Amino acid sequence: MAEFVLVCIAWPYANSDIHQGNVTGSHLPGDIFARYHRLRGDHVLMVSGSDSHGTPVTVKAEEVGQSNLEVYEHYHARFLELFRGLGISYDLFTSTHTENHFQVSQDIFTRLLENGYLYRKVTPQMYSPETGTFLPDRYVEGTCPNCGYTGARGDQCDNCNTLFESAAQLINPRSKRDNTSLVLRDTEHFFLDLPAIAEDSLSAWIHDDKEYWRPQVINFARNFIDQGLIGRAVTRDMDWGIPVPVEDGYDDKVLYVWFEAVIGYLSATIEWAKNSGDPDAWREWWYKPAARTFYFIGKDNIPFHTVFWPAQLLGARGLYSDHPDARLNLPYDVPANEFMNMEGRKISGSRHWGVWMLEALDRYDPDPLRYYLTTNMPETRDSDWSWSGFIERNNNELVANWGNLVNRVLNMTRRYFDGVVPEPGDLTAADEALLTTLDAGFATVAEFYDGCKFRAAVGEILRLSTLVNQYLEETSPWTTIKTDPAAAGRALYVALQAINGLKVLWAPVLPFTSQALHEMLGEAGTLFGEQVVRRYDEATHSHMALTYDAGGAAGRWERASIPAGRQLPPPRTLFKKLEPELAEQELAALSRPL
RNA sequence: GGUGCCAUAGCUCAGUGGUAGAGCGGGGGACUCAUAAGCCCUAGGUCGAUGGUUCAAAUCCAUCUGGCACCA
Repeated sequence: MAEFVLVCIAWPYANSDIHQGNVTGSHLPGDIFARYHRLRGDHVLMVSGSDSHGTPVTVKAEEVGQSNLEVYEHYHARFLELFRGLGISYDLFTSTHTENHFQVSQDIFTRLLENGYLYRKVTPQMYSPETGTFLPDRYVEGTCPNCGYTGARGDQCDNCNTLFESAAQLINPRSKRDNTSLVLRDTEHFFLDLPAIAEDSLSAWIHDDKEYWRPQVINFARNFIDQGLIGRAVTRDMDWGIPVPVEDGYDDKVLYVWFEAVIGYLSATIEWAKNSGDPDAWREWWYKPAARTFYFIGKDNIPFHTVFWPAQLLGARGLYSDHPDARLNLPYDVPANEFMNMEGRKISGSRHWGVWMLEALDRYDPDPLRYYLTTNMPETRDSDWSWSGFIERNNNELVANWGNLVNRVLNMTRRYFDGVVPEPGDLTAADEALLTTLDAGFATVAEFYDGCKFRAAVGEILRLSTLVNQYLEETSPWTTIKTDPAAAGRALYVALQAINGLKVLWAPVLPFTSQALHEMLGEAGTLFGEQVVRRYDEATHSHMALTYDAGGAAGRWERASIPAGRQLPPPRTLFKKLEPELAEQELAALSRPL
């Protein structure tokens, strides 16, 4: 029975390029999960987009002397290019800078207001009399009250590492922009009444059965909520962002980014439905209780996806519905990943310490990158990327075990049988046993994929691949071809069936080479659909988005039979061995100052 | 300061009460279809430290050390 699966992936800030930590943390696990469910025939929707309104975007814009819009469009375009190159198969990768997202965000705001979960409150904020604007804390500089350092930032002193609750704690605060001095001034904002939502529904939900959640995630969320929540501002003084949909006095304010960015999961689904020609289709994922929604994020995002976003969804009950109490689906699971380091050090954009994936695609094929990032995924604890590790795993596992298996089977078929799938005759018990084991592997591997245990899935597939290598040693077609050609043909026939099954098991992790093998085995159609960049024009906005055209997808979560007598096309190798020296070259390039 | 997660073979990790595991790397062997890959055999660990519960602890509890994160 096909189920509805919504794959939500953290929205990257459109202010810098994406590195391997972002990919292994959220985009890649989400993609593997989505591809697996597509092969199962489930109704998968995988969405994300560029977060265009964050302070990081405005900071970057000032840094490079461009408009916020230009910065967002620059990085957004590069995201689309990366995801297509790496095969991150979004049904829709859009942006928060769309009319649709503005509307949905404002509607959620309004619904929360109607349901009584928003209240107004006046608080003092840093204000520049010079420019007549309020400043976010990270634009504030001043003297540290703790150590006297004069260059302390609004959120933290870089000299003594003291963290500030508010930039108001700084002595002689001034603007980082123009160095003018700042004063505190009262400003009114809307606050989300988290204590009320917790009492009404959130608290009960987080204590529901969640034993399948990763322990660090559920423990964190329960602890966070049980500790007692406080109201949180959902608007702020800024001009770059989504207008606040009220009549009075909010012209210079916008919705806070933390509040609107997560709404993207819903708005992107709605946008996808509109684009697909069935504007109500999004309801299948958001209002049918049987639908499951998954959120692939990094651990820094856990509170937003296990506490605040569920609170928004609970608080906005009745949204776009005839029933005022209709409840939007809450996260079924939030399989948050820990962090990936590189060569033992924290990945850092400002220090150029990381692998920028778009550049990496110039030098390496996508599947080996995906393979290493999957086997090293920080599922339970921080993991480490090392260039030597990348090369070793590529050469010793991907090439040696799987790539070589494919190569030797196809090569023998070509050499001994002119590339025609041999007639098997009657299969032996050993033949049947191998294929039975492989078929059973579909259930085992499915359990790992479905449970977001992607490293375990890879381990199991490699083990099955090894079984086929062992089978070849036992049957030794290179020997029997001289003494018992029928036996050699039978062994190759079985091995061909086996790699055709393994191809499907690998496909979520290695979509490009699985597709290549699909073709080398003479199979028709493509395993997956096609990734297409499209332009969407709204009345006041237009944006580029990455989409997924599932039309031609023929992949099935099963081992199809390759018929005897089929002429196979000439084989090619799936993977290249990498020279160990590459690791030193990559490291040298890293340490070179930019 | 508080809370949580983590610490197991050279490396990456699995293992939540019943005789310490896998892959890679290391050593040896037979083979040769294959990207000098694959296959077989093998060495290697007082399971971070200390104490406790138990007939029995990598596993449960306490304390400590180190790493990461969040909160304050």
